[in-house]
Amino acid sequence: TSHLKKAKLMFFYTRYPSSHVLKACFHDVQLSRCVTSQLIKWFSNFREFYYIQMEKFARQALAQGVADARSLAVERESQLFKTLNTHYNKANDFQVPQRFLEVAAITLREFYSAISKGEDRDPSWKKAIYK
DNA sequence: ATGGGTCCTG
DNA sequence: CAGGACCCAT
Repeated sequence: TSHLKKAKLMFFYTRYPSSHVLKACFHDVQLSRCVTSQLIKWFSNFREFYYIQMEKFARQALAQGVADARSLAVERESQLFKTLNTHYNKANDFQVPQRFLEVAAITLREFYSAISKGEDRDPSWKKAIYK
């Protein structure tokens, strides 16, 4: 549906929209509890994909011997961005805000440093990065 | 008791 | 993405 597409584009701005924010953004729809929880679920799924990619590319950068996290950036031409873009903006008919690239770079660096420090041995090491 | 989250599956 | 099990906070 178009709501899914709208939600995905919204993800470029907020990773953890509260139910209130969702209510506001979808005020046109009669959000039943079921639909609301569905939207919540969508964002949970969006985050999963997002963080999985982040971890994947962070490990990849580490394996490729990237000196330090500061050199990690997320450009529109980068593979990471392309992967995320095709997932949330398949039609590619939306101008992804620059802010998203900055946020993505930040989380990518957080994964990178956490992994390089061996913090990924802690079962709940991702919790510090999430949110 | 409910609702938001994660993790794992299909 | 949807379902379900399970955790945590309200």
